[in-house]
Amino acid sequence: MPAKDVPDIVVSRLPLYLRALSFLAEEGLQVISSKELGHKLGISPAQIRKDLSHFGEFGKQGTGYNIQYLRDQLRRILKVTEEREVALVGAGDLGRALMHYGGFAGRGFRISLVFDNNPQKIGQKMGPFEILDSESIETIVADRGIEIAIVAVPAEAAQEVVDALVRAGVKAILNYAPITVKVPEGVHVQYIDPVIHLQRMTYYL
Amino acid sequence: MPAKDVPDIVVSRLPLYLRALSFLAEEGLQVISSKELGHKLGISPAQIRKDLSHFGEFGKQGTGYNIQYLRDQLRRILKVTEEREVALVGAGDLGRALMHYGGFAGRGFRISLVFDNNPQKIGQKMGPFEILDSESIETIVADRGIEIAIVAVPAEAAQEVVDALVRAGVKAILNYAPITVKVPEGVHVQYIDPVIHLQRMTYYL
DNA sequence: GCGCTTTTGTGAAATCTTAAACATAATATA
DNA sequence: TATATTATGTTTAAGATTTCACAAAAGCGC
Ligand SMILES: NC(=O)c1ccc[n+]([C@@H]2O[C@H](COP(=O)([O-])OP(=O)(O)OC[C@H]3O[C@@H](n4cnc5c(N)ncnc54)[C@H](O)[C@@H]3O)[C@@H](O)[C@H]2O)c1
Ligand SMILES: NC(=O)c1ccc[n+]([C@@H]2O[C@H](COP(=O)([O-])OP(=O)(O)OC[C@H]3O[C@@H](n4cnc5c(N)ncnc54)[C@H](O)[C@@H]3O)[C@@H](O)[C@H]2O)c1
Repeated sequence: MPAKDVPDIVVSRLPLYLRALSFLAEEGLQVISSKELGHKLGISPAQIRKDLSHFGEFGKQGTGYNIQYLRDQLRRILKVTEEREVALVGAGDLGRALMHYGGFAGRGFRISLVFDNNPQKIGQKMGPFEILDSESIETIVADRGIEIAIVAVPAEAAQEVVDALVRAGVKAILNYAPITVKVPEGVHVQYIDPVIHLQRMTYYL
Repeated sequence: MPAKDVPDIVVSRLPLYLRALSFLAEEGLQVISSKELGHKLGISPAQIRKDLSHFGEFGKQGTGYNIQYLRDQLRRILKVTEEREVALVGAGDLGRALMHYGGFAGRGFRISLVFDNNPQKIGQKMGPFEILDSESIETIVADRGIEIAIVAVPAEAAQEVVDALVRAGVKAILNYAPITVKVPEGVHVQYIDPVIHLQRMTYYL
């Protein structure tokens, strides 16, 4: 393991680079310069080079970066070379959209368990998933050794669900509920709230 | 209008403050200090005070901030005192979840138009919405004077949809498609891609 | 092979952001 | 009323991040 003490803001851009490179690879391109990539992403070329330099030397002077090679390196750095199992909690509208979403496969993730606490939903099939009782999060998620979860329950239930996931050993949580949750050291939480993004933009209107 | 040249990173935190204050107001609380609010959000008290100081003096020494008052001020600053109309493009799984989502009301937004390009969907009712032909984005969105849009179409279609929205006069776009789009100066774009968030966390696993 | 062009990787400089510190004011206490 | 406590708003310092600038390397044309 190289790369010690890389700023989180650098890490946060790597998935964007990876996404763009995968797209370019599918288009059949071989090579790209930091200038071109930066142009596509709205990021300065110097920033891209500096970010990558935290992890090694991946480019070739005068040419740029080999797209497939850099993509593979980023996958390795981000630890998404294999598909990781993800537990989803909340089989509502958003949960259903996430279950059907084809965009996880190939990018390192696979929803493999779905939980809800609604007795009418528990036991039902939703797509390829049987909805499990959220009471059993602690045992089942721990048994399977799952480290990643997506929370799509109402705000009121989010903290208790997160607590259960943490007890089950989950280390990374993507929370769609519009509330900040408390987790112990070492557990990572990311938030998605469309209203936050919209409000950030209305400021400028 | 006071508040000139506020850093965007400051603006990006205001919706978080607003969300927390609305939650606290609903719980019936009257007053909160920057220390308590910071604790709830995982943000330093000094940061909160500094951020707010860009826009005026909202607190009282020895006491803290009146929750309702500060919430109202933030709503004013973020320009979400009234509900703004939002156009949604893409009536797929995610689009349906967004249409049904109750979390826009009360936070400044209301989806009022839904577009798709699938002939089987156009004309159908989905909840309270009739799905409109995305060919008509330019005329209808412009006529209604809508400035905000949510894009929930496949990546391949995102740029063309965005282009149509921009021609219709839209100034703020929330893009769920996993691709960076090009927009002219003065048009704001925010992105939501759950995989980006997940990959950012797997780095630390 | 030899200039010419392109582009990387990287220190140094510039800019931006956060944190610390404190004077000031409001409140509570006695 | 005096004193202690609390918490803001702001200035100053520290820290983090981005940009700049350039030597070094690689490819290209001839
Ligand atoms: N629908 C959207 O487009 C959207 C967008 C952004 C954010 N969100 C947020 O995502 C979350 C889910 O949204 P939704 O629209 O799917 O809501 P929903 O009401 O359709 O679904 C919520 C699901 O969570 C389940 N649930 C409730 N408490 C639970 C518990 N303790 N354990 C397990 N399951 C529990 C419910 O039974 C229900 O099936 C909400 O917090 C919402 O604010 C939704
Ligand atoms: N479903 C999710 O949970 C999820 C999560 C994250 C991101 N996304 C992204 O959001 C987008 C939508 O996802 P989805 O799961 O709803 O996909 P979907 O295939 O279910 O829906 C896409 C919809 O867009 C419509 N469409 C296609 N081209 C169009 C055009 N040019 N104009 C108007 N409408 C058009 C299609 O007819 C379809 O109804 C995709 O880019 C996807 O990657 C989805």
